[in-house]
Amino acid sequence: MSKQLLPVVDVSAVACCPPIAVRPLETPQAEAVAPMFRALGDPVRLRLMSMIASAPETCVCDLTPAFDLSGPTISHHLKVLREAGLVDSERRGTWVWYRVKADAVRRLSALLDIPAMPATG
Amino acid sequence: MSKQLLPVVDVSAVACCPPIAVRPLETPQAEAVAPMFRALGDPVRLRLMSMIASAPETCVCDLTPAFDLSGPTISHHLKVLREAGLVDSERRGTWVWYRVKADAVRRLSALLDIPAMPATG
DNA sequence: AGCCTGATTCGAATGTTATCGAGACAGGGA
DNA sequence: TCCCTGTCTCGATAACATTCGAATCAGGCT
Repeated sequence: MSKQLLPVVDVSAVACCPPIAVRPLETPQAEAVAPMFRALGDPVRLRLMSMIASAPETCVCDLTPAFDLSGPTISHHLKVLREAGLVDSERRGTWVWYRVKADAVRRLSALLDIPAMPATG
Repeated sequence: MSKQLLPVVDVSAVACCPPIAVRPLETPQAEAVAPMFRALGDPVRLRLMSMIASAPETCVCDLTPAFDLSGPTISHHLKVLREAGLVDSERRGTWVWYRVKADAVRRLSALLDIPAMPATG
């Protein structure tokens, strides 16, 4: 619960490009980043993402029953998150475990940074 | 170019809910937020958003020629951003001006905050 | 009024996404 | 080995998105 004063913005988080409010995103960067936002742009995936990010690791077997959807559908959404580079998966024995790729998420967060005061005050 | 040390996370930015990594997002919140991410999930809209956010105000007449797309198509994408609550528009005389809704964008950024150290260190 | 330019809405064509059931694959245990 | 459970892939379908040209609306000028 203690406040973290340390690295509020870490360097790797902005490796891609400055926040969108700093200067217009170039087309190639926009094309690289958009799939990540698109992946988060579905309520089911956003909840999956949040469940995965809220724990060090999450088993698919814990994700699926949280939704009123078929197994294949959850699997599909997880694949979209994986292909967007937002999560990693690893099979260990019977179960498959998902982990959030924190750096990728931080990069998105940094991209949305907006200065408290707009340019002209 | 000077570093901003001031309000890194402001309260209103998390009015909706804690960051997705803190605890699993509930369905209603996920459904409220997902359309915003979806709106950002297209390269054209991401660039539009970035152009709008990079200046206090931007005229549609400056946005359209930056793309290899028809006027109606740009207009459609702007509508998606508007309906997602990410930008505001105002007609002043002949032209229509777009402004970013900074609070909404900050809320998204805050939602993606991930602690530097995962729970278990 | 009549016209011109800028922006949006409308309708249609094409492409992409969400979802499912059926089937395949992986690993553990009888 | 055979089966059982968990997860993923495949193929189909229905819903939604992107894009355009044509038409419409809003304001300024002549």
